[in-house]
Amino acid sequence: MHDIRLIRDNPEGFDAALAKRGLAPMSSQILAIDESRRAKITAAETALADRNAASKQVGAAKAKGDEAEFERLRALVADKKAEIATLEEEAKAEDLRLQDLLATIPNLPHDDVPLGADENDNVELRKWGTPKSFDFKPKEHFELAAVQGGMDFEMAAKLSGSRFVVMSGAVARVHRALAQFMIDTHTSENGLTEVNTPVLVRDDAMMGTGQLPKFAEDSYQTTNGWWLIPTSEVTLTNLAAGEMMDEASLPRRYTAHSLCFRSEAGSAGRDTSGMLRQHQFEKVEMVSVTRPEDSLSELDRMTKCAEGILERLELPYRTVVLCTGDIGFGARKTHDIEVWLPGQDTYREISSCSVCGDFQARRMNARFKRTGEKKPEFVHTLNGSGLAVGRCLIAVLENGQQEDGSVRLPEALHPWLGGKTMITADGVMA
RNA sequence: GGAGACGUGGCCGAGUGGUCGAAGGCGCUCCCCUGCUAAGGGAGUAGACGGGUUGAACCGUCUCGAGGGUUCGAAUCCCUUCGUCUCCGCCA
Repeated sequence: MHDIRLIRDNPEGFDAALAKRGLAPMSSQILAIDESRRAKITAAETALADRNAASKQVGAAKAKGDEAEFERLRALVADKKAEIATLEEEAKAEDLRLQDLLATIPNLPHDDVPLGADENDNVELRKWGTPKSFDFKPKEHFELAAVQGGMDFEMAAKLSGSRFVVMSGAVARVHRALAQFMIDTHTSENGLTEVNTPVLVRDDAMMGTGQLPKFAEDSYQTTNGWWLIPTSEVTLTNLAAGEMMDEASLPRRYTAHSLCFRSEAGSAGRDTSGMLRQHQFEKVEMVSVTRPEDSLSELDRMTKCAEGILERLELPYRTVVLCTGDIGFGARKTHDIEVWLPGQDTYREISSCSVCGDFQARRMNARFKRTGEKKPEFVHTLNGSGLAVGRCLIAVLENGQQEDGSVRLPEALHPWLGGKTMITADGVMA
């Protein structure tokens, strides 16, 4: 949600920022509505002020026993009333028009975000690790001997359809260990607070983080109106909704391991093999709530937290800044972390960390007061994956694969595997 | 699913037709006093929107969950709705 006053103050800047995202200018349309809205408000308020003044005199006239004056004022008030009703209605309608329009406009990119049209214009920030060279042609995760029994897509199709998986045995165990490892690392080393939230939420929550009203088709909804969260960014960020926070309580840093649900509308035919893109998956999410001046440095901190997980798992990755044409609806700046997948011979997204500025905070009315100050200000919010568990499993399997089809598991993970170090070609933990 | 209660400012909590944007307390800010195992005294302290200045003052409007109604006038009465809690039922 945008601050209408900023648009009023600098419509050219607003349009220029939209243009960076490849969008047509909107300020003149917005300001036209805003102007008519304000005119209606002023008219309605003037009428109200008149009525209030007359209304006050009514009491006085009555007290004085001046019946004629009493009746005159009464009629006047009744008159005003009708006038007010229409004016207020018009004002409200204009306001609603404005809100509805603003709610569909994406956030403006931060100044240092590289210009670009699509993902091809993203800029690499850094690379970590060297993709291992194999003496054989590395396989994709679902082709590995070690995985054959433990990742059953046909069984899942029987239960649920495509884009689901049934994991069992060693694969399920490693998947679970990864999630535990991530959460434990974030809480004990990165200073994040573990939270466990609902996965079913109301409209308001989805509106607050920006999934609604524009992207309803990307998520699932229950028959009684709840939404299945596409990410726990929704619940973690909305913890701040409607809150008035003390400056001293910022930054707030949360992490959660949750199920996520996405309809994957529009991605038909993409990544249909394996468990890279599922309707239901697990993710460890990070969310920060900060003062405005701290949010950009917090993005770097958050990105490092995610990268740290990959480094400890010895998985090569690269970090890119998304260009203006590729950043998401609510983001001002986004770092994507892409992990090396030898089976695909490429880097694939495993984390996305974004700073949203006050965009979400404004939508959900999340504010704080500076110590000694009276004016509330909107907080800034950030979210990032730390990491997508299923994709991380894929990366661990593909990067650790041996020629015989077994998989060596990263040392950092061993404590979460009861000391086991590999999955044999027979699919057994050893 | 059935029955009932409740929804007030950063928080707690009074307030049942006008003098209420709202007592009191907590918290916070500033000032004073006093000093020793920290306390006492005083003052201030809601938000949004519009106008106006243009990072002010000031003026107006609205807001006591939300929306509507009654009334000259509503936090206070009525209706609708959302939410929370309690008890019962059902289930993990």
